[in-house]
Amino acid sequence: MSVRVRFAPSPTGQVHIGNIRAAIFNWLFARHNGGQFLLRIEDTDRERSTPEAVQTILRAMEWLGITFDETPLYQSTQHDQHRQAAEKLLASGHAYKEDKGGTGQGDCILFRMPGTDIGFHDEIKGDLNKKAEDMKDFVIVRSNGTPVFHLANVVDDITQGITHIIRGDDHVENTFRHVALYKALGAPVPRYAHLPMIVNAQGKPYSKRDGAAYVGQFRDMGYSADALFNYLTLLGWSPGEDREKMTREEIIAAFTLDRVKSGPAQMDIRKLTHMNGLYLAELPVAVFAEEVRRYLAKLDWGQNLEESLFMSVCQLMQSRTPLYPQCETWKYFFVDPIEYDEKAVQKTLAKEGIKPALEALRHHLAECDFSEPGIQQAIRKAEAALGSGEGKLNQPLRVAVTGVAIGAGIYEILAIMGRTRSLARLETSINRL
RNA sequence: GCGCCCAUCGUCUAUCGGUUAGGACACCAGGUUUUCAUCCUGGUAAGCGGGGUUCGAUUCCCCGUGGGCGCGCCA
Repeated sequence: MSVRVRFAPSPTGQVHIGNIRAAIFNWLFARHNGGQFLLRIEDTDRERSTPEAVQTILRAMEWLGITFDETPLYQSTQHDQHRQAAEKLLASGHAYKEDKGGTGQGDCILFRMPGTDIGFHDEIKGDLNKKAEDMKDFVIVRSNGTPVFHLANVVDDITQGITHIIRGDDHVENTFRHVALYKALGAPVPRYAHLPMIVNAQGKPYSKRDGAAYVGQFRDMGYSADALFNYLTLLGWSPGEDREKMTREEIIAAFTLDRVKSGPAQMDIRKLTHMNGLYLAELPVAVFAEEVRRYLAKLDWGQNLEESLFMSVCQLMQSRTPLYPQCETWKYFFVDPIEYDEKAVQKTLAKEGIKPALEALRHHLAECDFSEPGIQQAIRKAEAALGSGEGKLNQPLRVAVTGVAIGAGIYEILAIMGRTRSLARLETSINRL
């Protein structure tokens, strides 16, 4: 039988990182087994479900490249099925009506637990069992006629022909009830796999209070979809070799449920960031540049930049950019006058003898061809003329023309910025001393 | 309280009875013609405790301990 799995989110807000990981694992399982991955929108909570939230889910999945195989099923269209299932259970004696009180609306429908122990095999946790006396009957249809999660979820999984249910392990307790429901409905019980939770440093479920918790936030922060996908995959699963950065194809090929860990995993944003840097570094420059442009466009100085300069800067800075928003620090490449970092100035420029040194630098730089080796040579000449050690003028020059003490190689920076701009800035800095 | 689940470096993990317990992030030191980052090299760092089973346990079993989840006319 062909594998059919699903992702069944409620459209009630942002897409939580734990939910999308469940989606990823389902998707991986389907792709590895050549099966189908379906999307079901559980929008029966009319109060909280919104069309915007549906779009958010769709966008998050598209961004991450989690493709689904059939038209999404909206749970709200399945009311008749739910009703019929409830009637069937009522007729067969598996369910009964009762006024549990509390709502004042009359009878609700409860499912009658079979009175026997229930067990199932979990692909991740192994054999799980529950004694009859530890389970009680539960409501499947509210007194207002609407189906409860357990009923709707199981009925929809039956109509969609779901063969494997892969979800968070906060659902294990529900599974005993769901298994009973399947049997009462005369449907084959699917295979189950319960994923460990993603937790915070305190071991509690990871939430928005612990940092970025929603897919959209990670995107805004400058993480690439591939990096996030790859990282999330490694939370609770490993290929069993010392491999971490893998292509999607490699992950699909290696993914099996028996390699999923059963204990909770803690999110480490630093490792994600490191991985993101690896992904950004290997991007074609054009792709990297396009994404950088999106972030720069939000800045007051970030639009209408000179194209060839922009591309050169992207090329230069790509390998040292773990997160897109860091392109904010590239301002000095494009904007005059530069902003001086006072700490850097104090450390490198506010010193005895720096002014004549910079003047010598200016002289030799003005005579060179402004190629990288030419610039390097000019600096060495200035140093030799002053009797100072090799490389001693690199940092003062850097601060003089960029205003900051950190960045790419100074020869490359000068070459990219060009003669006119570089010398003008040097001049300005000399006059400030 | 009852039930279920979980337990290897700070973190993510490998190990399917025999290993100097490996890798990655982070951290520390050094190197890459003296910045920052990438990169390279090296280093610090782990089997929760107690019983068994076994020639031999991180690995299998039991009991503790710690943590998580569940016990709704929420999903």
